[in-house]
Amino acid sequence: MSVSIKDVALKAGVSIASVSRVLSGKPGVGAQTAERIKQVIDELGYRPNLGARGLVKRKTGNIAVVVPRGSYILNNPFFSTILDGIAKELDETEFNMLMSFTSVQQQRLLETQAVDGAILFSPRNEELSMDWLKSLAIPIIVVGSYLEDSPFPCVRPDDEEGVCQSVTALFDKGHRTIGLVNGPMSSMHSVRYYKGYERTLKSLGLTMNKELVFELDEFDGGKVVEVVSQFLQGNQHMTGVVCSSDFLAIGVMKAADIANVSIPHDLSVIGADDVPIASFLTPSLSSVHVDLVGMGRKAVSLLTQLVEGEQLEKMEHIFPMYYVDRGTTGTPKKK
Amino acid sequence: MSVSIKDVALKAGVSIASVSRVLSGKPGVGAQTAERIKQVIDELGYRPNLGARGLVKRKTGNIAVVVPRGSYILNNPFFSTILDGIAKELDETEFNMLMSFTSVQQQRLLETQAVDGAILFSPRNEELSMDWLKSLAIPIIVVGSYLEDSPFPCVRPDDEEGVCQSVTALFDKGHRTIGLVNGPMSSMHSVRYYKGYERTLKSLGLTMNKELVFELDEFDGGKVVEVVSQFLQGNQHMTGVVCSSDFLAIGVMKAADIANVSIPHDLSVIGADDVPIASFLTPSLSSVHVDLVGMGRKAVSLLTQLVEGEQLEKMEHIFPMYYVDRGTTGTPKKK
DNA sequence: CTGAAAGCGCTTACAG
DNA sequence: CTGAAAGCGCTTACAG
Repeated sequence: MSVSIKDVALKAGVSIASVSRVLSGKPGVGAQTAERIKQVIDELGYRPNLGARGLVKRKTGNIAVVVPRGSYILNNPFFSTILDGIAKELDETEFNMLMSFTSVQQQRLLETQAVDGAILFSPRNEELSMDWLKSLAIPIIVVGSYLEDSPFPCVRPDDEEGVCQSVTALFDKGHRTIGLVNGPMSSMHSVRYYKGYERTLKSLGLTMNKELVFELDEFDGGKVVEVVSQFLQGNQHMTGVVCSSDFLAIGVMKAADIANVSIPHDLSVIGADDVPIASFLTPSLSSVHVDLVGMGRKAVSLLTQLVEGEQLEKMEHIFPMYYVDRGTTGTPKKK
Repeated sequence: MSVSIKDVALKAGVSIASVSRVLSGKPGVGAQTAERIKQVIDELGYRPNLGARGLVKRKTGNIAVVVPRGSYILNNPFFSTILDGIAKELDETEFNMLMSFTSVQQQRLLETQAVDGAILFSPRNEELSMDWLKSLAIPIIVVGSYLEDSPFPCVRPDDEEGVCQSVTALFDKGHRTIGLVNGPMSSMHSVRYYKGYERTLKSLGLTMNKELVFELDEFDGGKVVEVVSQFLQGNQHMTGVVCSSDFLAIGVMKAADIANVSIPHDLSVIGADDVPIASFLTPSLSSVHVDLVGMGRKAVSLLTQLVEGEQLEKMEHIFPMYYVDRGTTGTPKKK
């Protein structure tokens, strides 16, 4: 029973065309009539029905943020911080945001012409069918990671530089036996982290020991605690470890506690992405910082450009990372 | 350029009415025709335009999840865990979900007939105008907290019972000087926590000391570290503290570290809501558990009932809380 | 069982 | 400057 454009036209004694014109600020309405119409709009508290408008303009005014593996990702601050940026930037636009956290929702959302464009959050290779995505025929931006061989622009951290700085920071403190706690190789983020780790070790003249590389299924989760604590109980030589997410680093801290290994005295730990909670922990977590909020903002602004038919100059928008020294890193204990 | 119902009708040699009927599973179409239509739908990969359907059915098929103070709340696991439940339950429905994290988005979302109903996430009193909410004329469910004097059903934890269990747990371990780190009184959650704290102390024969009650602006944030660490540096008698969120408890852990107060040796700490990260911390955080995922699910199922015109039997859906003993609580040190 | 028609709330050429 | 009309993609009485 909400008031429609007809009600406004009736009360103002004009046609709905004129009402529509003042609504969209189009010319072709006399100053006085426009004034009267505006008044009636206020009086009646009229609000345009976006669905109806969308139908004729063939634009919904909505964008989608799709998060595959929602239940894994939701509790990861890497996600919520980027989402914070997305939300902030959204205020600068006219778009509403639809979100999906499961494949069921994803499909419903993307296949029903409910959105003008989509932001894919850290998708993994082969998780989403490239053909399906292309068949959607809407602009798509990937944020937080990128998809192999994909035609979609992405916004992501400079992972390789990040891990390079982590490893180097440990090296500079005197560490020579440095491990890597990584996510799954289906994520390009992990792939890059691995590559960067390998490359940096080599360039520092250290040899890589596969035994010190841990590959977990997820960037969060409790599995890391089990795996790493078990390892630490039998190991005496690894003095530092770099992780491909802060969440994994928190797991390593827990693992160290269980294995009775003290941080940073016996083991130095560095996370990645520097989520807000990192500096809040005890001890506070050393990490490689990246502007996650800025990444979220960037993703939205790129997507709106695309939706408005503009061309993008760059396909990759890479955000710099820099090491932040906090409480979980120190000089290795002499043995 | 996507395929419409017309294209299907044309290719199948029937009217759009028949196509529409098979689409919605309505009777009145011959078995053979229906079969043919279904085939064409598949061939063409036709998907109904939800916006158009919504226009005539006067139902959008969307619900809103509105999160005031988004940037504060986004990084709070209390939120993301409930959202996880919301997302899970959404799979059982036909609804898409729109989210808003700022007042700008909120207004745009709720005033433009874009949704059939809304879930308000932990709103504070006077943050949202009750008149405005009522004028929206859509079903509304409040989750995570509740609004004073509001006509909206709510889904929330049994806060008073939670804090009662926290205080009692400390008491049973021998603590007699127990503080409270609380959120702002504009949140009913804090109000209830305060009340429950006061009541429990009294019933245990302890006297309340206002000096030990800390009221913060937010349930997360770094302010708590500053305030509590300062206090701890001058205080020698408080041996335990209950917090109205796990996030605040993490802040207290940090504060204790700064003040050189050891947990749980010198100070026992209990959080609230038992978010996933609680058990993951070092030491793991004692808390009062509540089924946050279940709360999210419940909110969705109640909202869909309302949207479908059903009546709700209860206005308050209160989830039980129970104490979980972990690493941050112990016997007070003798002095 | 089947289709022509009206209508949901808008926008936008097209006339005047 | 202004309005009547067509149309966006659907659903649903209403006839037949």
